[in-house]
Amino acid sequence: MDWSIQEIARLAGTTSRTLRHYDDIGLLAPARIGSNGYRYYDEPALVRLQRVMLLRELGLGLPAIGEVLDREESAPHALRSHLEWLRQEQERLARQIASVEHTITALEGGERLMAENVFDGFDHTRYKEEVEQRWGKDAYAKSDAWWRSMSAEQKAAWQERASDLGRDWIAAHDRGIDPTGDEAQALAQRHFEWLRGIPGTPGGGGQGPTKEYFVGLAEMYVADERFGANYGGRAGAEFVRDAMTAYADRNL
Amino acid sequence: MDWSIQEIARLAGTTSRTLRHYDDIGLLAPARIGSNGYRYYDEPALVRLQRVMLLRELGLGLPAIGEVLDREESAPHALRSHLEWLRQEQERLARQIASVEHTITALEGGERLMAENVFDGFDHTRYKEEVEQRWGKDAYAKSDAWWRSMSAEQKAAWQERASDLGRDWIAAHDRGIDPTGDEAQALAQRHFEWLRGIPGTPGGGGQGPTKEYFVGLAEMYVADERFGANYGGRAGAEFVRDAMTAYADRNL
DNA sequence: GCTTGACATTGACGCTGCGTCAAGCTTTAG
DNA sequence: CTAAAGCTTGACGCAGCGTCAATGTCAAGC
Repeated sequence: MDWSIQEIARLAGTTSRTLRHYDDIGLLAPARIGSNGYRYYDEPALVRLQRVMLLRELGLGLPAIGEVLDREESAPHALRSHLEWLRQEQERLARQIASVEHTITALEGGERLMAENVFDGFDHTRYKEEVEQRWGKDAYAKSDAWWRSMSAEQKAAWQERASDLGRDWIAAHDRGIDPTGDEAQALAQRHFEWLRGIPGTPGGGGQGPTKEYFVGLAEMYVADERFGANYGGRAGAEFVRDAMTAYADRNL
Repeated sequence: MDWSIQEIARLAGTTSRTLRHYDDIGLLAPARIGSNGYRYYDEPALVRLQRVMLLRELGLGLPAIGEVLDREESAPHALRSHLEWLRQEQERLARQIASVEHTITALEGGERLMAENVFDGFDHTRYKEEVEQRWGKDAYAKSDAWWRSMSAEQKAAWQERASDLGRDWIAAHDRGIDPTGDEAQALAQRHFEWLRGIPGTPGGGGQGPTKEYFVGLAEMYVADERFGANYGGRAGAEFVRDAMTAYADRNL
């Protein structure tokens, strides 16, 4: 009235390796074990195995299956939270699919896989639309022309200044100083000077960016993680924003 | 002009552990290694890292990313096949979600997680609808009543006959014999006799099932994997079907 | 009684992409 | 000079088995 491991595996549509695994982790023990060490399964074991297989097809993990089978009343609850997880996975996949499609069309349109210069002051490729929308086409065009006019060495020097600034912001944040204190305000001052070097920024080139632009940029560092990444992520960006906003209030 | 491992990790929004991993697998080597063993990265490395991160967000595997970056023209192709895989995953998830929802409502309707008796001749719970649709409500009701009228021992005996038959079919198929040959035909005969014992089958009870029913059942073994599982999966079910069909042609 | 072949056993590694200690050397800031 | 960071190379862990490897058992035929 009982079956060998191969037989029950075939009956349930699985493999003997899987059954040994289930035995190892305590999910499904054989009905008895012969003196030779062989595993033998009876019908209750088969029923349990069928249930395991069913729940596996639904995507449940083995520990979750074990709990469900040992206290059957928990099944709806377990399935519901599993359902939640499945839905989130599906959303994630949907977003990935959209991104991949977008990337493919971009590549076929002749674009590169990513901007060459990671430290573009404004990354003229990636942020083109945002810049145009917020500050006008003219501002973008000026800034772009200015950037293109530089030699590679000049660009490298500029980028180094940008990355130095980023590093110092991160370091300041890590030390836990007050964003409205002297040190942070000195950094905000450097940031202001740095921006002054960019034509096309509202107020740029001459006396430096306007207050509105300066504060708007600070907010963008927080709102857009692509910017924020240069300052150590969200918390770092918030620190930078606070310091810049305080600076603008006092000096612009 | 280059960064330590921590710095570049922060710039790219990842961790130093990940960078060491990428170095280990040859996906992204540091620009140079100091005499102290430290890894230092330069800007080309950063660009490559940014691209890696981008492709990772799209869900590509690391080996695929390596190929894409080393021969950039292959990017659209790689992305397209990746897209295909993403879509399949989404479909799979959709099916799982539907199944989980179905299972939850069934459980809340008071049903058990699965039929107790795995070897029900027709599994009166799982196949109710199919049986009613193909052979009429009357047939199902008769068969069901017959089954319920049996004692547990009688049921067990019946189930054993069913499982014996299944095992013999599987063994015959494994031996690779001809489904139209004598041995397989003898099995088909046994199968016929076995069905004769079930009231409610068209022609059942008396002289045995009709040809139409017998052949239809054989096809169902192939079409429905829940049946086919009793005969060793798809290939086994096809073998059974071939034997049963030949038997029906000759004898019914 | 022996051989053969099918089936059983217990390890143990492999796969994916890192997270997470651990032990020990280096650099940096005070 | 010392303490705090930061770096290095291992190595285990995770999820769920697939896949050898080395070896013991069982049923069947000669």
